Amino acid sequence: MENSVKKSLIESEEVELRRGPWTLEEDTLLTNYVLQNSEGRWNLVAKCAGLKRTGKSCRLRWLNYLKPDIRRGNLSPQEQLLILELHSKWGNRWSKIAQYLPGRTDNEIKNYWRTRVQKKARQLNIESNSDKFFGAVHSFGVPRLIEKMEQNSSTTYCYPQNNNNNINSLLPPSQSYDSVSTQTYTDFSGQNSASSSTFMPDLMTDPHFMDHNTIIDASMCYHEGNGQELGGYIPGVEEQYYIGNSDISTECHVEETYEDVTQDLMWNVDDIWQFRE
DNA sequence: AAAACAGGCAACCGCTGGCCC
DNA sequence: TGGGCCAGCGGTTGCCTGTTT
Repeated sequence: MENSVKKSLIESEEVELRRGPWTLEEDTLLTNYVLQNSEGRWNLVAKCAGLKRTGKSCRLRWLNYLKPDIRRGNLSPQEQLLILELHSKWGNRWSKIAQYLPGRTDNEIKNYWRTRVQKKARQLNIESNSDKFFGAVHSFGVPRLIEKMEQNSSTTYCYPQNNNNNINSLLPPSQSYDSVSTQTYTDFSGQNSASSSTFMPDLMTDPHFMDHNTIIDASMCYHEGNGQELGGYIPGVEEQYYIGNSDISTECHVEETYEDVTQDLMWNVDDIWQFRE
């Protein structure tokens, strides 16, 4: 085929492609198709579902919005803590961070970081990736979040200890217990006192955080009255976080509990004036 | 009441790496 | 081995909505 003819054909196809916000009809088409068939081969999905969208666009819409287990609404204090911690470890590896927050998308976490966290950094004239900012996060952001967690829930915070029940179900989707280091970690004690708990082991050992002499006293996880675990942390070869109990994709108490948490859960600028230049 | 502004978020863009031929 | 295709990722853009003036 002559190049000019081929080009015009490609262009005419491109002209037909829709862009911009998705309509309800498009959402329905995509959802029905993916549920009846499967994900993957997104260009094929776009064609077969009768959508005038690129495969890329379909994939993004599905993963960030239509997928049944997507959770919406404000991030809970636990989730925010987890993001702060994981970002300090991995930087802008949004998809990797998202693996540890079931139902949250990399896009959502990225947006959270850019709009909330970086805003705080800007207000303070601190580089959001600097040690100084880590210090501010550790000394004020984290305790404030923990305070919020305690205020906004009648549940009990705890620290995991020597309990590897259901580990496989608590790991990120691609992980299994087999891949986790056998390094000892502490049990879920099930005790009803937040003050008896300890927070996030590697926060305590991470030089970024330990530089600032603050002892953190809470946990990523909490118990309801029956001692049901909903989130926690497993140090490993590569530290593993886990959130949820038997089925993280269908049950998430974190969101239910913190749905009405106020917008800004981090900290006041006034709290951390000493971190200014 | 309306214009201007700011923040939040959905969607797009460009790049990279893996797979297949 | 190299080229094409595709999925996935992180960065960026632009629209929508709420707030301020």
